[in-house]
Amino acid sequence: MSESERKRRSSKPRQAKAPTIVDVAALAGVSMMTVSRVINSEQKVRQSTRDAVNAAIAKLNYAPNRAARSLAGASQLRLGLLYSNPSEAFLSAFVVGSLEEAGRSDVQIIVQKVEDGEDLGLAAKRMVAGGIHGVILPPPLNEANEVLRVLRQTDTPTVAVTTAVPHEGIATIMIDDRSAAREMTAHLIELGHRRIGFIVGHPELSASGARLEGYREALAEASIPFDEALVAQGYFTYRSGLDAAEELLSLEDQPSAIFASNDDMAAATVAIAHRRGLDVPGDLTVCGFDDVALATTIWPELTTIQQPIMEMSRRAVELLVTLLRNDRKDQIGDLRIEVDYKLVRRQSDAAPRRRPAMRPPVPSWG
Amino acid sequence: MSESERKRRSSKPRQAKAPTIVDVAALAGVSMMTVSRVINSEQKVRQSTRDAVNAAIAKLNYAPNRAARSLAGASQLRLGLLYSNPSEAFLSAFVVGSLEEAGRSDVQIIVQKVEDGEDLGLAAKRMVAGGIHGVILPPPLNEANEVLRVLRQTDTPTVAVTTAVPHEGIATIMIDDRSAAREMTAHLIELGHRRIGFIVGHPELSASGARLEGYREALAEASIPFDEALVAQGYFTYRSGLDAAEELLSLEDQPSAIFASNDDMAAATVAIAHRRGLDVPGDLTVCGFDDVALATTIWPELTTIQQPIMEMSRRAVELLVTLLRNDRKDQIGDLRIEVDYKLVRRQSDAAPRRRPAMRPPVPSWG
DNA sequence: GCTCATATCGATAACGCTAACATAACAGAA
DNA sequence: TTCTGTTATGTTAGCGTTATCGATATGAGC
Repeated sequence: MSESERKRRSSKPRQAKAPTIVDVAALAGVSMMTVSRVINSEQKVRQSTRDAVNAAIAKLNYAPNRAARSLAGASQLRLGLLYSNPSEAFLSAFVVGSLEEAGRSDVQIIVQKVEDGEDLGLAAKRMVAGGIHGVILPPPLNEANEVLRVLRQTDTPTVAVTTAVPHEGIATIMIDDRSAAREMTAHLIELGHRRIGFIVGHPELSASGARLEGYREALAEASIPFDEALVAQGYFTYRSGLDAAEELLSLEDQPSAIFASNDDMAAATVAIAHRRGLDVPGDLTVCGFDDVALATTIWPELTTIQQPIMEMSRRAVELLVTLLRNDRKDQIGDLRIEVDYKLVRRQSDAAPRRRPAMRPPVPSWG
Repeated sequence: MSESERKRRSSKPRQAKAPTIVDVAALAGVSMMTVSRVINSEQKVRQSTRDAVNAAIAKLNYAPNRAARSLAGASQLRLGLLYSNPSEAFLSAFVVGSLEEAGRSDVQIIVQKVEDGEDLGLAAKRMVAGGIHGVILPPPLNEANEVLRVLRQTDTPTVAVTTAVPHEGIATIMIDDRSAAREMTAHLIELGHRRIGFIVGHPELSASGARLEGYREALAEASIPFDEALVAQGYFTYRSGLDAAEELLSLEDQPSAIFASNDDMAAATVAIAHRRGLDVPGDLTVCGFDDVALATTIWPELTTIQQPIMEMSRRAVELLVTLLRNDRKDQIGDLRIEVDYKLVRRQSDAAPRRRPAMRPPVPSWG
């Protein structure tokens, strides 16, 4: 066999060629079909094989070739990500997580915002009409009935992320909010706190209730009576945290610790404490929930419950892809995926200062 | 129930498949290769043949399949996006922008994170080894010498986004930091401020210097003498902003406004102001730079300079694609693209409170 | 007439991937 | 054991286009 001189005039002298599915297969010691299965989240692949393939993918820095894929007939999945105005810190982590997974599985994510005052149902309809195969819902839209109704009616597979109470026909990815809040509260109790303030989250979100429950449970377990006055209503916003903290710190018998239902409100609490000349954590322990970027931006950095938001949105995409590609979208309603949270201690908590026990009320100016 | 008939396996109402080059060839009575030549306006086709093919194309309403084209033709472009740990908010906007453009231009984006403590040069090498045609660099990696060195050595076309001072051989997409800072400072002056504090950013990032320059220019234009004491060093972190703000507010002759080089430090300034019992903006105007999520999370929301991040990363991809597709990658080093910033006014700025010392002479009773 | 160069055009092999079918591997049932 | 049925993996055949090179015409020059 004579081989022809293939020397083409190379304008690109030494450009390594992009790794293909074959390279990955060779490295992993499997056939390319198996690699294809792994990147498409198909089911019938043994875990060990899957791991080997993923390792090879990572090592080679492989990314599937879109053109080839769509040529070969793979339908391009399109997932919608509908959001309104949650904490932006939260949203960013959320979007990054889903985009990351989307790149891997080569699905398209249509990110769409519902403006304030816009009709939610309409927005959902518009999204569905755009030819979407599935929808991912971060809070607070994941508990907005108008949205959920439309998605159910149009039979659109949907994953809600971070709802504490699952809605019918809609998959849920969550942490155990109740037990996380209980753990944090127990931690504060163990530090020696007895008067622990609590700032509740938005009343319409199920996580708020779950976290409050956890707080109460921990108190009960430690036989500390529940004091209604120590609970202030918030709405998950920094602004609402300001008011709630003000309320709690104006109590005659001030709390020595405040546990806010999210980091934004915890940050606000720190701000109020400082404004009142209180040292955190010297005079007041403050902790939050979520562990968004804000928690480590401010000083002192917040002790908080880490909710793996990126991981959760990543899983949401993965879940939808798996179900849609394996034609099992009817099973979606039953799915509840719980991921692990973690209590991360930073600088905002400490044992209470030896309290001037039962000190008489300070003269108030109110 | 006689619906089984209805549900019969769908017969022929097959949706008409798009005509392919073969269909055109058949209709025109030529080979598909000739059709390909006509489509690509190559020269060596007889006019009569060309006409016949064009007629067939028109009759069939044929449009070439993009995926197939890029698969068969020039290898698909792959661009790397290397990031470390910037603000997540920044990153998500950045990623969304580039992915959007990537979809449009039919290129692949390989997103890779450099973990904390990981060797930067190595990470860059790994990326290049993956057969990448170009790299996009968000901050802070776009000024990391280890990364830039590797990219230059391997002759990898690179675009840095948001560097104020271009690095040699590397294209830059930026806003005019200097003029933005000047505009903000001028805005404060116009509000009536005369003593304006400035918190400088990290000394190793070029944007810091540019912003400081802009501040000085605006002062000069308004004939306000530059006072070294009003400039405090920061490092773009909240923590450093705390210290800097403390320094500025401890001056005997306090500033009536503080302009921080980014939003994190501006937020810290607000916190310090509150701690000192100063109302923002009543007693102190504070403004920032960047318009990240934090700017609208805290209260009052920050007046700041908005950088169009999505637009910038979109342009970065567009730029690389254009250069690579047209084989002009040697020109990349000279490119500087400037996009528009915007001063967004929110609630953290106001006219200075009239200070007794500065007031025009008051009628005395002595 | 013949040989060559030149224009045209066509046959075939990639390109990287997945669908569909084929086979191996490993259970459990008979 | 042998059969049967899953489950996990491999093989083959395209998807619609362009590259490459070979195959025809066409025509000039001898």
